[in-house]
Order: sequence, then structure tokens, then C-alpha cells
Amino acid sequence: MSDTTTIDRELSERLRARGQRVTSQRLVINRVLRERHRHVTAEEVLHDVSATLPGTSLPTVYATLELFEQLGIVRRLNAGAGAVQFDSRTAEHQHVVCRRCGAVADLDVALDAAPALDAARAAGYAPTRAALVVDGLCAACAAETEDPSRA
Amino acid sequence: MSDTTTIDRELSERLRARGQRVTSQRLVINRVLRERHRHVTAEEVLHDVSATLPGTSLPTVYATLELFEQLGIVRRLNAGAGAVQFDSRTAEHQHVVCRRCGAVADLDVALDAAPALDAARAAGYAPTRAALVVDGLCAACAAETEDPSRA
DNA sequence: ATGACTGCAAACTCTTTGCACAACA
DNA sequence: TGTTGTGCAAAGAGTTTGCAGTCAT
Repeated sequence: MSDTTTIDRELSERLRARGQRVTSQRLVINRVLRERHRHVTAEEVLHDVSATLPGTSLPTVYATLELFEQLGIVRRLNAGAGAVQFDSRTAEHQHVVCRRCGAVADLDVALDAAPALDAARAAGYAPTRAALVVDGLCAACAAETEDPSRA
Repeated sequence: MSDTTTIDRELSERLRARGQRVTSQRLVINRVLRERHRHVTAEEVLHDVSATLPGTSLPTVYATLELFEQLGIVRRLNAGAGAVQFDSRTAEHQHVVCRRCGAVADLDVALDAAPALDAARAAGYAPTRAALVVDGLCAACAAETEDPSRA
């Protein structure tokens, strides 16, 4: 259900449906996201894409990721530390972020976002979704910080 | 319970308890945060502080806000759009952020963070806290975007 | 053919860093 | 008096923008 041909065709259909062009950059960036199906930065996407499509530029990667976000095939994840991460896992899940190194891990926890969305509407906002982000230290960074009392 | 003298004294005690110095910049930045008791950027803090203490610099504001975060009197809020916001409201609450203009509003909703924190620990992280952020459009930005079908 | 998309380069914003001077303790 | 904290300037990271050329349709 996820060979390259199928992945390419699905994206092509979605793009045509919106009257947008099917370019090799878009196809390859999409493939990279599916293969990694992890949290990646624009820089990392560029690295992987360059193996197949040398000469691809960072602005194109950013533009394409923004387009993919509108298509609903990636979600932007503001880690807080360092670069923004793009997540191709669209199923409901939350995240932990290491405040030191920015490492991200998935959390498969149920989240009842309804009260928050209602409260957002009550505050005059048009909410789209809710994200739960846990702040902490990853195992590696916690090991480095061997002084638990002070900073 | 919140006149300037009391606010200053409380901060002074906390600083001395940590062996850190009481400076006019720290006192004034703290006062600004208490007066506004809203979400403010470092730039906005500098603006307000400059009225009382002209010549204060942005690096000092950043350093002080980081110190205050360690003291637990402000929380860093990564809005995603634009600059980081600093929130002096320490009581439990969540946020909505306008993805367009970065406007932030408080959400007074209960959040059961325990499952997420447990899952974070299971993933090898040492979690400190969980934050729920609702993504959406504020009333003003929603009004400007009068085309609901396309972008 | 024509207009969307790309690459290049540069600009831009926000934040941090290095160093000399000032001021708290 | 001895550091810690501050201001200045500049660097740095990440992302966006403008423009000319290319390529999908």
C-alpha cells in the first residue's frame, strides 16, 4: 500500500484536484517524508532529497512543506528548541520535546481536545486543532546534566 | 498583596536565596511582568522597562526572562508565529494561538496531563510539564480571510 | 505558449554570544 | 574588592522574499 508508484500517484491526484502542478521536487519530497515517516527538519528533508534530486533548494523545500501542510499530509511541530519539525504521521498523537537538544518522540495518548476547542471558540477564535507538547529532557541530555539540584 | 514594594521584596528574597544579585533591571522587569500579567515578548518588555529605566538592553531582558523562568515566575510560550511569548500567569491554564498574527489567549480548561507525562517517561524522557496549545485564527484574522474554501 | 514553480542570493527576524565597563555584596 | 550583571555590537540560526529562468500543462 505504499510503494513509490502509489505514493506518487496519490500526490499527483491531490495536486491536480487543486489545479497545482506535479513537479519532481514535490514527488521526491513526498517520498522522503513517507520513507522517514518521522519528525524531520527542512534541512534534513533537503539532505535526503538531494540524493535523488541534486540542486534542490531550501526555499523550495519550505514552500513544498507549507503546501503539504495545506494538503493535510504533514503537520508542523514547533519544538521550541532549534528548527521547526515536520511530521508526516497524520494519525492522532502527541509529542515530547527535549528542551536541550530538541529531540522529539511520539506519545500515543488519547487527548480530549473538545473542552479546549470550545474554550477557544468562546475566546473568539476559530480553532483548527489542539496539540499537547510535553517539555522535558531526553535520556541522553538527562545523563549529561548530572547535577540535579542547580541548573 | 501586589503593590510595588511587596513585589520588589519578594523578588529580592528569591534572588538572595539563590545567591544572585538584586539589580534595578531585574526589579523593573519583574514589575512590568506583574503589571501586564499578560503574554509579552522580550521586545514588549523592553519597551515598558525603558520608560522607567532608559538604556536597558534586549540581551539583558532575555537573560532576565530566562532567569525568571528558572525561578518559576514566568513561563515560556512558543506561539509558533513570531517571537516567543513570556507568560507571568503561573496558575494552570492553556493557550490558543492565532496562526496568522500570533495573538495568544488563555484557556481555562482542565487538562489531565498524567497519561502524557507517563508516556513521556516510557519513551525515556524526564518530563517537566505538559502544555496544550490550540491552533487557529483570531477573530480579526478570520474576518480578513473572507475566502473559506481556498487558502 | 503561458503561467506556475524553481533556484539563487540576499534580506529579515529573533535570539545568543563576547567583551569591557559598571555596580551589587 | 571581587565578581556578577549590564550594555554594546556583532554573530548566528532559521526562514522568507524578489527576481530571472525553467518546466509542467
